[in-house]
Amino acid sequence: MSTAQGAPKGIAHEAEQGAKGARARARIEVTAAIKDAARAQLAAEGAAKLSLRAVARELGMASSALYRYFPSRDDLLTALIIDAYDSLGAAAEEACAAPAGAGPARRWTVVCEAVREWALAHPHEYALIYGSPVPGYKAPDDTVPAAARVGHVFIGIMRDAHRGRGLAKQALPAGLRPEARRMAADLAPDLPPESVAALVTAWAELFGLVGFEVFGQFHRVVEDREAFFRHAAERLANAVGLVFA
Amino acid sequence: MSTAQGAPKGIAHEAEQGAKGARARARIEVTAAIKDAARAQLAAEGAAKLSLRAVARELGMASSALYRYFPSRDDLLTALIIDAYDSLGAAAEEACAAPAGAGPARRWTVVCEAVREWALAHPHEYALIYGSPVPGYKAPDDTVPAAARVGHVFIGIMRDAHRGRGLAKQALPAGLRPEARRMAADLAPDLPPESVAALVTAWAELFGLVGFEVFGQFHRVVEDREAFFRHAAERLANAVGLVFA
DNA sequence: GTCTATAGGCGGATAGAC
DNA sequence: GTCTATCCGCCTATAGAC
Repeated sequence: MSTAQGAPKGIAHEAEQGAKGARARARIEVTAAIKDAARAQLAAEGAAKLSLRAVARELGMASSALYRYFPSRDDLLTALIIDAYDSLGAAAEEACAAPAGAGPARRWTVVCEAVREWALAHPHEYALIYGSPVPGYKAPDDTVPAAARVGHVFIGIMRDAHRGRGLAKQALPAGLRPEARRMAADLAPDLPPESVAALVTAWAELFGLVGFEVFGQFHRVVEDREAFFRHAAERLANAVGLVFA
Repeated sequence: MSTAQGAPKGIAHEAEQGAKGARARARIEVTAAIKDAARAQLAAEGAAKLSLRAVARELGMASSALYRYFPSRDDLLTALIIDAYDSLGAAAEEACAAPAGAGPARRWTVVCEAVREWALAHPHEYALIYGSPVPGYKAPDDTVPAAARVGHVFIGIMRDAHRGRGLAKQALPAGLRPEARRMAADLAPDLPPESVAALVTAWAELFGLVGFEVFGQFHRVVEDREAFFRHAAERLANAVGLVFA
């Protein structure tokens, strides 16, 4: 970069472009290192105590240097949240695509198991996105698309089943019909409202099962957790109207 | 108290008893005030940042004085956790006893709704007991009996239904049968293992529904949350084999 | 972009006076 | 039981040199 400084404008420009590219690469690498260290801190201290200073310490940097990458603690937190949602979303999408010839019911349980496995492998990131809200932190709208990815996978499965006439009809009390219609209009206009209501219910229930396991509520209650979860996931598939071949 | 010090043994004993009584009362009151202030702090800052100093500040006491009531920050946290479990447990027990002539299925939904209402009324205490674990905090065994109260209410409902022959039989894959037998032996030896397995599943799912609502995951997804939850609770009742009259 | 230095806070826990 | 004083640590964020 010192070579570019004294050079004539045209050459300086080209050199700057090159330098910018290198700088951009370095920036991406440092940003990744910061996030990695932050994730380690997340595991050790929790999101509420995530501190730029501790991250800087671990990286051997001055704490003030981090402010060039993340303007505030909350921005770092937001980046971690988006990464976590994306990581889980990608895991779900991969699991959904994996069983090539499988029908919707089978795909459903495979995705459920992928969600569980991701959560068990990344408990602190799971806590970050599905655990208690971080006090004083308000998630910006940037997180919404990443957060929606898992849900879209399940909607896609339901859609496949519906198109293949493999989606059982659901009963719905009259009082819930307006709400179900509203949800369907927002989430999946091509699906029957009763199925969308059942899907949203199962979605929350799935994360109840996963959360209880990850957060330790099954301690001394459920031992063979894998078998237990598999059965629960199958029951959820039935609950949303998916039928096993 | 100084009067008791110089007095002969018999009288001293009586005076001490009286003084002890007054002191004990004062101690209970101060302890309650500390816990109240701590709960307020829980709401403002979260469990991870619960600090004896801040509590002392709010109470106008020296921070060191609190150590006479709670030997450490974690002991205060434990007291709050036990109180929260007890509060929820009591709410569930009351709800279960309330509908005098009602059958098990109706009781089930009433208790589910009581759990939801308690959680919505005490979101930070809910987060304390069913949210992300507090990093670095290990709950002592003292919390176990309080934590079990809600579950016992549901077990009681299932037992009533079973005795009244109002509990539908459950299917269970062979792979889960040993685990179901183990759970039944631990939790409710008088119930069919398949029903116990279904109950544990529904228990986790119930808290998934409640947690999603309390923690804001239903934001812009579910609007009429009361109707939505009521229907979900009824489906859970059916899922554990309870049938509406 | 990174550093040092700084401002202006916060925390848990203990010692020793009263 | 409550206080003051203290030890030693932590934090966010900014200013200004290089």
